[in-house]
Amino acid sequence: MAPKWRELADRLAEQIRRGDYGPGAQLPQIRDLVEQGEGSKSTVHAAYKALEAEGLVTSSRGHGTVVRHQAPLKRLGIARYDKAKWRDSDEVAFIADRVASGRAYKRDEQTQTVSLVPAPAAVAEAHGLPEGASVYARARLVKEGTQPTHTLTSYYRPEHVEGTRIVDPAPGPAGRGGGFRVLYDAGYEIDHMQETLFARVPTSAEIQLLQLSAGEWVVELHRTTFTADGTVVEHAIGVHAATRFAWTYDFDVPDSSKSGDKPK
Amino acid sequence: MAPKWRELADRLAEQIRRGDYGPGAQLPQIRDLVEQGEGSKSTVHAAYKALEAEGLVTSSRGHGTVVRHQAPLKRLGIARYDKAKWRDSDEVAFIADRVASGRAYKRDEQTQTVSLVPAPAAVAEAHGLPEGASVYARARLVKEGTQPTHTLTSYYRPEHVEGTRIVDPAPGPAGRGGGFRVLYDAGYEIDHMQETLFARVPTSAEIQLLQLSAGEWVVELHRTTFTADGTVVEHAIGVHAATRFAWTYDFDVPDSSKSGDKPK
DNA sequence: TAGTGGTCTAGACCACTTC
DNA sequence: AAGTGGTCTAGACCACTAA
Repeated sequence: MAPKWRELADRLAEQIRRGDYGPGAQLPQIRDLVEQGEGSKSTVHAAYKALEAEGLVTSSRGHGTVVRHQAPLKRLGIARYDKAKWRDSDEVAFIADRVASGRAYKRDEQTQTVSLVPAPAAVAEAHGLPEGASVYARARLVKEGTQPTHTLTSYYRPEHVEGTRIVDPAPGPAGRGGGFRVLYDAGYEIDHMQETLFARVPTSAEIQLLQLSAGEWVVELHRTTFTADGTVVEHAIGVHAATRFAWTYDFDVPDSSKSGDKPK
Repeated sequence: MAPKWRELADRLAEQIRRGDYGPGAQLPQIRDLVEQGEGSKSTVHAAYKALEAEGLVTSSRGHGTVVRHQAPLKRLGIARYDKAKWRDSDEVAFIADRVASGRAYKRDEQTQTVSLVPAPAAVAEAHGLPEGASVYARARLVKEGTQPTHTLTSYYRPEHVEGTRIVDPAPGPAGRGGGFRVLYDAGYEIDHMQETLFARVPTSAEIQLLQLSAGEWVVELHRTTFTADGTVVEHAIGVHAATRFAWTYDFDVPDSSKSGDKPK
């Protein structure tokens, strides 16, 4: 038999999904359910904690426990990197996403800091540098309105970006066209990419920064960007609240028996 | 100040990462820590539950709480679909993965059932069918040794697979070359794919089936497979234990200003 | 100040595994 | 039977929010 707290949680989850409690609605208070005989305070609290871990509600002291607004998944496809967007106009990828999904763009929804740091292991490997070599890190926290959705940190080799707008201390996105445009202007036109995704438990710093609810996971995205001759010009690491995104990739079925390797 | 259970959990997590408790080692018993003054049983239990949610340990009644073996992430790239593997030899994708990573292959590591079912919404949409239309579902549970790692269910239109080995009740993988080979023999050569990934909380059925520890998430993968003329011949939905996989995609930076749409 | 959720305790009892 | 983690209770007290 399922524990009492699990049964209560399931019953409430069912009511939420049925719409008895709509987004923003307040769930009964813990003490009320205790009075109604749902169990002791710890038991009811365990049920509420489970609902929070499942992403259905958020609890906060003083306020109460309310049903979360389930923002539809934001779908990220490779079209967000379209050269036409950042080379021929002044859009940058994250703005293009916003435009495509009909959301308003505000300049302050992205903050960034640029600094020279020792390369973390994954970055060093992607760039073919010894671990700890100096690289420029451009860290952004991307928000949608007031809600942070993901962090994105791009790592560049100093010789590629020194003297460009990327290392310029001016605030806001890296200027007209974003980071890819800056690299393009510096003679490094990006050509192909590799993205790797995996899910993991957030660090406590990430829970704060991305305002994650208890038990919510993150998806880490590693993007390596190459020029046509195979030079790595950027390695970016993004940390996304797992509930808010979906990633889509289109590709041809490979055929190694034909033409050996496909020209990249 | 962090709660007492959080501090205890962090301290133990630190010791696990340092190697004080190696994989398979047993953590102190709850009652022992209570005696040592780490708090009441509930408090220590909360700490252990947190460690379990973070994927560091597994607890079970009767046994105790032991440090999990952290299997390295299995990396899935699009090379697993290489035509040379399933068309020209008798490998199937999941075996190819195994071979590539040097693991032994055993025939019984995949079980499957085939049935005619009403199409779920996502499947119907991908196939361009009305919701609830009849489709063949080929459901597999893939294991590595005794450990299940993911489920994968392929949905086919009846007119594409009727009379083929796919709907044959014979057990095991869909015969020589797998499902793609069967489609190829039936005149449907697969050409390109679209994959979509997102993370979510598992259902209770998935927790049992995939032997997930408490709080562990899953990644759902949707794969739509097309022939060269754009016909959808398969829509597959996979549910993966989130901690055990990473996905990698290589692609060219799109350029919509050149040549309109790229020929698929 | 009143009302919310969060933490903690001490102890009873249950479920499962091993001997 | 003994030993493990898991559930549950009743109640005290704490942290935060709003009026």
